[in-house]
Amino acid sequence: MPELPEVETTRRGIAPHVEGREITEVIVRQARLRVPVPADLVERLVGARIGPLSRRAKYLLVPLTGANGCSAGTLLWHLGMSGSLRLARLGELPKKHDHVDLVLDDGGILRYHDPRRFGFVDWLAEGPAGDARLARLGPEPLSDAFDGARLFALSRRRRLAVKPFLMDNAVVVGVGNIYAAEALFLAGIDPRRAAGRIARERYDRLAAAVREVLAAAITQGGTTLRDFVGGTGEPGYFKQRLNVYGRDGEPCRRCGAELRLVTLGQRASVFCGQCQT
DNA sequence: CCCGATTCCTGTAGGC
DNA sequence: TGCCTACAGGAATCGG
Repeated sequence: MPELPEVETTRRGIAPHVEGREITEVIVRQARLRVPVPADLVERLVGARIGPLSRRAKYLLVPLTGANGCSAGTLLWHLGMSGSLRLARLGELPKKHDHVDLVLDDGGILRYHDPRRFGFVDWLAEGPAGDARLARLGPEPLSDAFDGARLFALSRRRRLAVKPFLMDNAVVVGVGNIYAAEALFLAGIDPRRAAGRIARERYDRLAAAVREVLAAAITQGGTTLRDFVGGTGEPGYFKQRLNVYGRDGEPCRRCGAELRLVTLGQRASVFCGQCQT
C-alpha cells in the first residue's frame, strides 16, 4: 500500500511524462472517493499546464498554471491504501476502478486507479500553504527536522505504545504500518513499549532506522504487497527485504525465533520477542 | 489533553 | 460460478 516510498516512487515515475504538459481533457468516472472529487474539477483543469511535482508526507502535489502563466491552483492527491497513478496512452481503455483520467496534450493519460477508494484528488485554489490537512503535519522523516531528540521530547509522559506513536502524523509523516514495524525491528525496540518509557539513545537509533528503511524502500521502488505499481507500471521490490511485516509465525531472520503478532492501535503488529525489547 | 474506537471501501483468504 | 465472514488500512472524527 502506498506509504511515503510508494508515493515518492510514483512521483519520480510520472514526473518526466507529465511536467510541462497541458491538460486537454479530464474524465471522472467515479467522483465518490474518500473526499468527493470537486464538481468543478474538469473546468478548473482543462487548459491548465502541469508544473513540477512535489510530495509532502503521503500527498502528491501537482501545481498548475493557466494560459497567462499564473497559478491555476494545485492538485492534492492521496493514494489511500490501494491507489495508484500511472501513465496510459490515448486509446488505452480504462479498467475497473480507473476513476480519474487527466488527458495530456501529447496523447498521454495520467490515470488514477483505486479499488478501495480510500484515496482522493482535491483542488486547492490557494496552494498547499493554506490547507488544514497539510498544516497539521509533522516533519518529513528524511529531513533534518526529524531526529531522536524530537521523538524523545514528544513522547515524554505518553503511555501510548511506541508503534502507534511513530505512526502519528504530528510526530513524523509518511510512516505507516509496514515501515513502522520494520523500523522498530531494525532499532530492536518492542512495538508494545510505552513511548514515554524509551531512552533518548534508543530514540536516536529509531530515527536512524526510520530513515534507513524509507531510503532503502525508495531505492527499491517501494513495496508491492499485491498490486501497487509505480508511475510507469513497475512493481516495487522492497517486499523481499521485509523483516517482520506480514511474517508472523515465520522465523526471525536475525535469531530464528518465531515472529509474534499483536494488535496495537487497531493495527496488526509483527515483531520478534527476542530481538525487540 | 490523551488515547481508543469507529468510519469509509472492496478484493481476498479462510472456514464450512 | 459456493456462500459467508473477517480482515487489510490512512486519517478524520468522536467520545470517554
